[in-house]
Amino acid sequence: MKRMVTLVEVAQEAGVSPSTVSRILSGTANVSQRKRHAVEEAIRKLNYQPNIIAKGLVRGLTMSIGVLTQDISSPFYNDALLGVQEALQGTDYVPVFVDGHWDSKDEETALQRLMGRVDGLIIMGGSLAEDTLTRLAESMPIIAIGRKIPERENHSLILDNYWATRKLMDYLFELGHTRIAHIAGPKDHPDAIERLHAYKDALEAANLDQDERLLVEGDYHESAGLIGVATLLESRVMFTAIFAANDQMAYGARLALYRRGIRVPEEVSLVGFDDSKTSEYFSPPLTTVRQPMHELGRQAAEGLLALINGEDVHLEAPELQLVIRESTRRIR
Amino acid sequence: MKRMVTLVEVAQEAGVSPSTVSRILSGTANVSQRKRHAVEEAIRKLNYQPNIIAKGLVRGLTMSIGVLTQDISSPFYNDALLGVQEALQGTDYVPVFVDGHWDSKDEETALQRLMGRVDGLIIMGGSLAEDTLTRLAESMPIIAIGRKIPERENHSLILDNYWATRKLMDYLFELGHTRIAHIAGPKDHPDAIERLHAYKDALEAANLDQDERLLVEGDYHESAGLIGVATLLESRVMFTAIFAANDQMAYGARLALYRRGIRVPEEVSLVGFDDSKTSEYFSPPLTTVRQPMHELGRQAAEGLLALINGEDVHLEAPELQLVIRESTRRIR
DNA sequence: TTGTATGCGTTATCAA
DNA sequence: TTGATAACGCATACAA
Repeated sequence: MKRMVTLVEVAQEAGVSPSTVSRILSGTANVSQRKRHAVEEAIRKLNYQPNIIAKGLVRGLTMSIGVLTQDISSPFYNDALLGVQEALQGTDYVPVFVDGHWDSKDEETALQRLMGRVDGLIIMGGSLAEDTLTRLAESMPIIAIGRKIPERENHSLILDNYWATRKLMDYLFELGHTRIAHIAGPKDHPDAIERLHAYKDALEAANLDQDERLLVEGDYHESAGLIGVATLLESRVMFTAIFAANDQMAYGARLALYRRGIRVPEEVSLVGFDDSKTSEYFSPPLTTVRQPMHELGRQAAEGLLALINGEDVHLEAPELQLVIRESTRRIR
Repeated sequence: MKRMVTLVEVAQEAGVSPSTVSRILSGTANVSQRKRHAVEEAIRKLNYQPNIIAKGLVRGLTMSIGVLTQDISSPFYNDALLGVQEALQGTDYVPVFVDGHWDSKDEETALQRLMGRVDGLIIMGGSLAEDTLTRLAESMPIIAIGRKIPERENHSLILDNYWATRKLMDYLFELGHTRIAHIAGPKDHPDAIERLHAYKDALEAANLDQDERLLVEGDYHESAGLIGVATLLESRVMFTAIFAANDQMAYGARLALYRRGIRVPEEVSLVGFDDSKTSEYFSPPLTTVRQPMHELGRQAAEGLLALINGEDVHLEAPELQLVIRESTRRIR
């Protein structure tokens, strides 16, 4: 580890005082041309790099923002991380990612490691207690994606899973499907609950009776889709469409159908939720609900930067879009 | 932003000197039981959190490591990031991710933002100039994945793309394929070049003539697979297998075949490279070469921590494994 | 065993 | 316009 050149050394080299160098660097005050040149020359000569840590100490800023994600390897959250990166591009801020694994305990310890070293926080999903969130929001700027921060609704980006699911169901009804199976997400996951509710309400609104055998529970992973279809098939219940609570489970469902020679969409229509990156290139391309995670990540990061700068922010989440592709088909 | 409690305040509360508190926190010296209790009590009461920034300034450590990735949203690199996270779990270190977008210019500016705020660096792939890498390695501990650091081979994790591709080709030969198309990766990408070389060498070793029409170039994205197959089909060249230089392009190729009603693997065998997470649940599950990115990420992070601690590290990359699934089939 | 004083690299305050 | 000087929060050499 080579020692870094300091501001004081630059000042000595240029024959000025440290404060002058600092002023030039931050552009806060007027400096004579002569000294400015001398300093710039010295900076170049010594290859001086300002020490961000020291700057942070005196200014009370760390120039980094924390991002609490649930699964850094999930293609879904990932897209949001990319959006965060993008928003930070060109600023002096860097993102620090920590992973909560959908476990409130893990989330807390992860946040613990972030305390004191970030100027703000982006919380993506998770199961952190509401009062923890409130307490956190009192100590630093926070933007949440997919969660409401109590008394700070303007700092949350919440997507309407319920209505998107209703739209999705309506689309299946339009195609003539009445026997629609649902592979639900985890019972304790807010989004999954909303999607399940909307599924049930949609059936009710369409005057279709709810066949319990059409409902299986999953955990949002591919394997759950695989198992879900197996369960469905074993129960010998009739269905013409499957609504998986997320794309990953739809992939698993697709594979189970493929293995049994059941064609999609000819024999069974399949829909997911999320519009993961690969869904567009799935075979067949998957009909799903697009969650604009990339955009959300960008908005969150931009909002957070504004918040850190003391500006007023008023976030508004975009609407969820139904993406119709080739995995669904009109029933005959 | 609530003001944080400082060590000095804890000292006042406990009626001791700041140094005593510091000693207790770091456990560097003996302190009497009475004072220790008083201090611990004060810490709890004031809910004191040490300021990592200040600690970093005086100790010359930042307690964070930088990770230069090429595409944070790619499922491939992502898996490595997860491994990094895992290795850092339980330590006081947090990872700071920056994105190079496969562009050496972007990589440099990304690294620029990391300078001075990380204690070490993990470089994943990329096209950074060799001497930049060397210079970097002189200023701080560095571990590279998929790149050689000049004169620091022990700090690199390099996978043998060439031999893995040869194994893959041999497997296709075994199945009776002789007309094997290749959708290559970007011409300037080292891994892609190796895979292409191995493809050509394998054909030569098997005494098969190289039909130029069987070779198309892609950019590692799904769309390239789609276009690649279209090109192949238009040229009316005969082939029984397609080797895509990565899984993403294999997905695109699969879709193109699906759209034309060409069955995989019945009519065409398809292989990829990477073993992305979704490949296992692809329809049909994709035969590919497994790159243990997760493991590599973990090893890199563990190695870097050791390096930072002044230990000697000698990294050795695991072998690439051929993963045979259902997208390949014996030719008749 | 404990406390005082100093320094880490920078910005900010105050005189000059 | 410039330069001392004092913070920022912590660790540590040194003195007691």
